[in-house]
Amino acid sequence: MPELPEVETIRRLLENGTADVPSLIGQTISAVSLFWSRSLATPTPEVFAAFLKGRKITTLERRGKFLILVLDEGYLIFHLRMSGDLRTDPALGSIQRINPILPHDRLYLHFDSGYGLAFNDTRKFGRVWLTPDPQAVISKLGPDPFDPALTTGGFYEMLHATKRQLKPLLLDQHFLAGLGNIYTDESLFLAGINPLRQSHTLTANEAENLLLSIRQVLNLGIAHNGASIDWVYRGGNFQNHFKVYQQTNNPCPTCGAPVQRINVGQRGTHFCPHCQPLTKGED
DNA sequence: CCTGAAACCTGTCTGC
DNA sequence: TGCAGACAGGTTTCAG
Repeated sequence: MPELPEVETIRRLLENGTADVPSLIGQTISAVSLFWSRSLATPTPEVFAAFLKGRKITTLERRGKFLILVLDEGYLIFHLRMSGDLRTDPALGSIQRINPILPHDRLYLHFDSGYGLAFNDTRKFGRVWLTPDPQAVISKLGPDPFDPALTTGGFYEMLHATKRQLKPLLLDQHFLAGLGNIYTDESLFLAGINPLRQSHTLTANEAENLLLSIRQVLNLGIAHNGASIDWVYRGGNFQNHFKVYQQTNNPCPTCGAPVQRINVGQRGTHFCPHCQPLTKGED
Protein backbone atom coordinates (compact mmCIF):
# COMPACT_ATOMS: atom_id res chain seq x y z
CA MET A 1 0.00 0.00 0.00
CA PRO A 2 2.02 2.81 1.29
CA GLU A 3 3.33 5.52 -0.98
CA LEU A 4 3.75 9.15 0.01
CA PRO A 5 0.01 9.96 0.42
CA GLU A 6 -0.63 6.84 2.49
CA VAL A 7 2.36 7.49 4.75
CA GLU A 8 1.28 11.11 5.14
CA THR A 9 -2.26 9.96 5.98
CA ILE A 10 -0.93 7.64 8.67
CA ARG A 11 1.38 10.36 9.98
CA ARG A 12 -1.55 12.75 10.38
CA LEU A 13 -3.73 10.11 12.03
CA LEU A 14 -1.02 9.29 14.56
CA GLU A 15 -0.31 12.96 15.17
CA ASN A 16 -3.93 14.03 15.57
CA GLY A 17 -5.33 10.96 17.24
CA THR A 18 -8.97 9.94 16.76
CA ALA A 19 -12.11 9.76 18.86
CA ASP A 20 -10.81 6.48 20.24
CA VAL A 21 -7.08 7.08 20.67
CA PRO A 22 -4.90 10.02 21.66
CA SER A 23 -2.09 11.65 19.70
CA LEU A 24 1.33 10.01 19.80
CA ILE A 25 2.85 13.37 20.64
CA GLY A 26 3.91 13.45 24.27
CA GLN A 27 3.54 9.72 24.84
CA THR A 28 6.28 8.14 26.94
CA ILE A 29 7.45 4.64 26.08
CA SER A 30 7.29 2.22 29.00
CA ALA A 31 8.15 -1.06 27.26
CA VAL A 32 8.70 -2.72 23.89
CA SER A 33 7.40 -6.02 22.46
CA LEU A 34 9.15 -7.41 19.39
CA PHE A 35 7.60 -10.44 17.69
CA TRP A 36 9.64 -10.55 14.47
CA SER A 37 13.20 -9.45 15.10
CA ARG A 38 14.02 -8.93 11.40
CA SER A 39 11.60 -6.01 11.36
CA LEU A 40 14.32 -4.24 13.33
CA ALA A 41 17.07 -2.95 11.03
CA THR A 42 19.16 -1.49 13.84
CA PRO A 43 20.22 -1.75 16.68
CA THR A 44 19.98 -5.16 18.39
CA PRO A 45 16.65 -5.96 20.12
CA GLU A 46 18.30 -5.62 23.54
CA VAL A 47 19.75 -2.18 22.87
CA PHE A 48 16.53 -1.15 21.15
CA ALA A 49 14.34 -2.00 24.14
CA ALA A 50 16.72 -0.59 26.73
CA PHE A 51 17.16 2.73 24.92
CA LEU A 52 13.46 3.27 24.21
CA LYS A 53 12.27 2.76 27.79
CA GLY A 54 11.50 6.20 29.17
CA ARG A 55 11.81 7.98 25.81
CA LYS A 56 9.16 10.53 24.89
CA ILE A 57 7.76 11.14 21.38
CA THR A 58 8.05 14.82 20.51
CA THR A 59 7.08 15.13 16.83
CA LEU A 60 6.15 13.04 13.78
CA GLU A 61 7.77 13.80 10.46
CA ARG A 62 7.73 12.28 6.98
CA ARG A 63 10.49 12.13 4.43
CA GLY A 64 9.47 10.42 1.18
CA LYS A 65 7.89 7.17 2.34
CA PHE A 66 9.76 7.17 5.66
CA LEU A 67 7.90 8.03 8.86
CA ILE A 68 10.13 9.57 11.51
CA LEU A 69 9.24 9.60 15.21
CA VAL A 70 11.39 12.28 16.77
CA LEU A 71 12.13 11.35 20.39
CA ASP A 72 13.44 13.47 23.22
CA GLU A 73 16.63 11.59 22.44
CA GLY A 74 17.14 9.75 19.14
CA TYR A 75 14.97 9.03 16.12
CA LEU A 76 12.69 6.05 15.46
CA ILE A 77 12.23 5.61 11.72
CA PHE A 78 9.69 3.33 10.00
CA HIS A 79 9.47 2.20 6.39
CA LEU A 80 6.22 0.34 5.70
CA ARG A 81 7.34 -1.15 2.37
CA MET A 82 4.57 -3.31 0.85
CA SER A 83 2.21 -4.23 3.66
CA GLY A 84 3.24 -2.30 6.76
CA ASP A 85 0.75 -0.37 8.86
CA LEU A 86 0.87 1.59 12.10
CA ARG A 87 -2.00 2.05 14.53
CA THR A 88 -2.45 3.47 17.97
CA ASP A 89 -4.04 0.67 19.96
CA PRO A 90 -5.95 1.22 23.22
CA ALA A 91 -5.55 -2.44 24.25
CA LEU A 92 -1.77 -2.84 24.38
CA GLY A 93 -1.27 -1.86 27.99
CA SER A 94 1.91 -0.38 29.44
CA ILE A 95 3.91 -3.59 29.92
CA GLN A 96 5.52 -5.99 27.50
CA ARG A 97 3.29 -8.62 25.90
CA ILE A 98 4.22 -12.22 25.13
CA ASN A 99 1.79 -12.60 22.23
CA PRO A 100 0.55 -10.28 19.51
CA ILE A 101 -3.06 -9.10 19.63
CA LEU A 102 -3.62 -9.26 15.88
CA PRO A 103 -2.11 -11.57 13.30
CA HIS A 104 1.01 -10.06 11.70
CA ASP A 105 1.65 -7.59 14.53
CA ARG A 106 5.46 -7.37 14.58
CA LEU A 107 6.29 -4.68 17.13
CA TYR A 108 4.61 -2.80 19.98
CA LEU A 109 5.68 0.36 21.71
CA HIS A 110 3.85 0.43 25.03
CA PHE A 111 3.17 3.79 26.64
CA ASP A 112 2.81 4.90 30.27
CA SER A 113 -0.74 5.94 29.32
CA GLY A 114 -1.71 2.32 28.58
CA TYR A 115 -2.08 3.01 24.89
CA GLY A 116 0.50 1.71 22.47
CA LEU A 117 1.77 1.92 18.93
CA ALA A 118 1.44 -1.31 16.91
CA PHE A 119 3.45 -2.07 13.78
CA ASN A 120 1.59 -4.63 11.67
CA ASP A 121 3.25 -6.05 8.56
CA THR A 122 1.87 -9.10 6.78
CA ARG A 123 4.73 -9.59 4.36
CA LYS A 124 7.53 -8.70 6.79
CA PHE A 125 9.20 -6.31 4.34
CA GLY A 126 8.84 -3.26 6.58
CA ARG A 127 11.77 -2.03 8.66
CA VAL A 128 12.42 0.03 11.79
CA TRP A 129 15.58 1.95 12.63
CA LEU A 130 16.53 3.53 15.95
CA THR A 131 19.34 5.98 15.36
CA PRO A 132 20.92 9.12 16.82
CA ASP A 133 21.25 10.52 13.29
CA PRO A 134 18.35 10.19 10.79
CA GLN A 135 20.70 11.09 7.95
CA ALA A 136 22.24 7.65 8.38
CA VAL A 137 18.93 6.23 7.09
CA ILE A 138 17.51 8.81 4.70
CA SER A 139 20.49 10.75 3.36
CA LYS A 140 20.46 9.04 -0.03
CA LEU A 141 16.88 10.02 -0.82
CA GLY A 142 16.13 12.35 -3.68
CA PRO A 143 14.09 15.48 -3.04
CA ASP A 144 10.55 15.29 -1.72
CA PRO A 145 8.15 16.23 -4.56
CA PHE A 146 6.75 19.02 -2.35
CA ASP A 147 10.16 20.43 -1.43
CA PRO A 148 9.89 24.16 -2.22
CA ALA A 149 13.53 24.06 -3.28
CA LEU A 150 12.56 21.70 -6.12
CA THR A 151 11.75 23.99 -9.04
CA THR A 152 10.44 23.00 -12.45
CA GLY A 153 13.73 24.12 -13.93
CA GLY A 154 15.63 22.05 -11.41
CA PHE A 155 13.45 19.05 -12.21
CA TYR A 156 14.25 19.49 -15.91
CA GLU A 157 17.95 19.45 -15.03
CA MET A 158 17.51 16.27 -13.00
CA LEU A 159 15.73 14.55 -15.88
CA HIS A 160 18.47 15.52 -18.30
CA ALA A 161 21.27 14.43 -15.99
CA THR A 162 20.47 10.79 -16.76
CA LYS A 163 19.20 8.63 -19.61
CA ARG A 164 16.65 6.32 -18.10
CA GLN A 165 13.10 5.26 -18.79
CA LEU A 166 10.70 7.53 -16.92
CA LYS A 167 8.78 4.79 -15.14
CA PRO A 168 11.70 3.19 -13.28
CA LEU A 169 13.33 6.59 -12.80
CA LEU A 170 10.28 8.03 -11.02
CA LEU A 171 10.09 4.91 -8.86
CA ASP A 172 13.75 5.36 -7.86
CA GLN A 173 13.73 6.94 -4.40
CA HIS A 174 17.26 8.24 -4.93
CA PHE A 175 15.90 10.36 -7.79
CA LEU A 176 12.64 11.53 -6.22
CA ALA A 177 11.30 10.37 -2.85
CA GLY A 178 7.69 9.31 -2.42
CA LEU A 179 6.28 7.88 -5.63
CA GLY A 180 5.31 4.21 -5.93
CA ASN A 181 3.64 2.29 -8.71
CA ILE A 182 0.16 3.80 -8.31
CA TYR A 183 1.06 7.46 -8.20
CA THR A 184 3.73 7.11 -10.91
CA ASP A 185 1.22 5.69 -13.40
CA GLU A 186 -1.39 8.30 -12.45
CA SER A 187 1.11 11.17 -12.67
CA LEU A 188 2.38 10.14 -16.12
CA PHE A 189 -1.20 9.85 -17.34
CA LEU A 190 -2.12 13.29 -16.05
CA ALA A 191 0.98 14.72 -17.71
CA GLY A 192 0.22 12.89 -20.97
CA ILE A 193 3.71 11.38 -21.08
CA ASN A 194 4.55 7.82 -22.05
CA PRO A 195 6.19 5.76 -19.26
CA LEU A 196 8.77 4.41 -21.72
CA ARG A 197 10.10 7.86 -22.66
CA GLN A 198 13.78 8.45 -21.90
CA SER A 199 14.20 11.10 -19.23
CA HIS A 200 16.61 13.26 -21.24
CA THR A 201 14.17 13.59 -24.16
CA LEU A 202 11.63 15.62 -22.20
CA THR A 203 11.22 19.24 -23.18
CA ALA A 204 11.22 21.98 -20.55
CA ASN A 205 7.43 22.21 -20.90
CA GLU A 206 7.00 18.46 -20.46
CA ALA A 207 9.26 18.46 -17.41
CA GLU A 208 7.29 21.26 -15.82
CA ASN A 209 4.02 19.56 -16.67
CA LEU A 210 5.28 16.30 -15.16
CA LEU A 211 6.34 17.84 -11.86
CA LEU A 212 3.09 19.75 -11.53
CA SER A 213 1.15 16.57 -12.36
CA ILE A 214 3.05 14.61 -9.72
CA ARG A 215 2.21 17.23 -7.11
CA GLN A 216 -1.43 17.37 -8.20
CA VAL A 217 -1.87 13.58 -8.08
CA LEU A 218 -0.14 13.31 -4.69
CA ASN A 219 -2.25 16.13 -3.28
CA LEU A 220 -5.39 14.43 -4.58
CA GLY A 221 -4.27 11.18 -2.95
CA ILE A 222 -3.69 12.94 0.38
CA ALA A 223 -7.07 14.69 0.11
CA HIS A 224 -8.68 11.25 -0.21
CA ASN A 225 -6.64 9.89 2.73
CA GLY A 226 -4.66 7.69 0.37
CA ALA A 227 -5.68 4.53 -1.42
CA SER A 228 -6.96 1.48 0.45
CA ILE A 229 -6.15 -1.71 -1.38
CA ASP A 230 -6.45 -5.30 -0.18
CA TRP A 231 -6.02 -5.77 3.55
CA VAL A 232 -4.63 -2.36 4.41
CA TYR A 233 -7.47 0.00 5.17
CA ARG A 234 -6.81 3.41 6.63
CA GLY A 235 -10.04 5.11 5.62
CA GLY A 236 -8.73 6.23 2.26
CA ASN A 237 -10.72 6.01 -0.96
CA PHE A 238 -8.34 7.26 -3.65
CA GLN A 239 -8.61 3.81 -5.23
CA ASN A 240 -12.02 4.94 -6.51
CA HIS A 241 -10.36 7.73 -8.45
CA PHE A 242 -7.71 5.82 -10.40
CA LYS A 243 -7.71 6.87 -14.05
CA VAL A 244 -5.35 4.21 -15.41
CA TYR A 245 -3.91 2.24 -12.49
CA GLN A 246 -5.55 -1.22 -12.48
CA GLN A 247 -7.87 -0.04 -15.26
CA THR A 248 -6.53 -2.41 -17.93
CA ASN A 249 -8.86 -2.47 -20.97
CA ASN A 250 -11.23 0.03 -19.35
CA PRO A 251 -11.87 3.16 -21.43
CA CYS A 252 -9.46 6.04 -20.89
CA PRO A 253 -11.41 8.77 -19.01
CA THR A 254 -10.13 11.34 -21.51
CA CYS A 255 -10.41 9.70 -24.93
CA GLY A 256 -12.14 6.36 -24.41
CA ALA A 257 -9.33 4.24 -25.83
CA PRO A 258 -8.67 1.06 -23.83
CA VAL A 259 -6.08 1.47 -21.07
CA GLN A 260 -3.03 -0.68 -21.71
CA ARG A 261 -0.93 -2.61 -19.25
CA ILE A 262 2.70 -3.40 -19.99
CA ASN A 263 5.72 -4.37 -17.93
CA VAL A 264 8.41 -1.76 -17.49
CA GLY A 265 11.36 -2.44 -15.25
CA GLN A 266 9.58 -5.48 -13.78
CA ARG A 267 6.61 -3.39 -12.75
CA GLY A 268 3.09 -3.48 -14.09
CA THR A 269 2.54 -0.19 -15.89
CA HIS A 270 -0.79 1.29 -16.96
CA PHE A 271 -1.20 4.03 -19.56
CA CYS A 272 -3.37 5.31 -22.40
CA PRO A 273 -1.59 4.72 -25.72
CA HIS A 274 -3.58 7.52 -27.32
CA CYS A 275 -3.13 10.24 -24.65
CA GLN A 276 0.45 9.17 -23.83
CA PRO A 277 2.04 8.49 -27.22
CA LEU A 278 5.65 7.38 -27.25
CA THR A 279 6.77 9.84 -29.90
CA LYS A 280 5.22 13.00 -28.49
CA GLY A 281 7.79 15.72 -27.93
CA GLU A 282 10.82 13.62 -28.78
CA ASP A 283 13.69 15.70 -29.95
C1' DC B 1 25.92 4.35 -16.02
C1' DC B 2 21.94 1.45 -17.06
C1' DT B 3 18.94 -2.78 -17.18
C1' DG B 4 17.17 -7.04 -15.62
C1' DA B 5 16.80 -10.77 -12.40
C1' DA B 6 16.57 -12.41 -7.88
C1' DA B 7 15.67 -12.08 -3.08
C1' DC B 8 13.03 -10.79 1.05
C1' DC B 9 7.63 -12.58 2.61
C1' DT B 10 2.48 -13.80 2.81
C1' DG B 11 -2.07 -13.71 0.90
C1' DT B 12 -5.15 -13.80 -2.99
C1' DC B 13 -6.67 -14.84 -7.36
C1' DT B 14 -6.70 -17.60 -11.74
C1' DG B 15 -6.82 -21.55 -14.33
C1' DC B 16 -6.50 -26.43 -14.97
C1' DT C 1 -12.85 -28.79 -4.40
C1' DG C 2 -7.90 -28.75 -4.73
C1' DC C 3 -3.68 -27.20 -5.95
C1' DA C 4 0.20 -25.13 -8.59
C1' DG C 5 1.54 -20.90 -10.28
C1' DA C 6 1.27 -16.03 -11.07
C1' DC C 7 0.96 -11.80 -9.02
C1' DA C 8 0.82 -7.80 -5.61
C1' DG C 9 1.70 -1.19 -3.40
C1' DG C 10 8.87 -1.61 -2.25
C1' DT C 11 13.77 -1.79 -2.04
C1' DT C 12 18.40 -3.80 -2.26
C1' DT C 13 21.96 -6.41 -4.34
C1' DC C 14 24.30 -8.46 -7.93
C1' DA C 15 25.46 -9.89 -12.75
C1' DG C 16 26.11 -8.37 -17.37
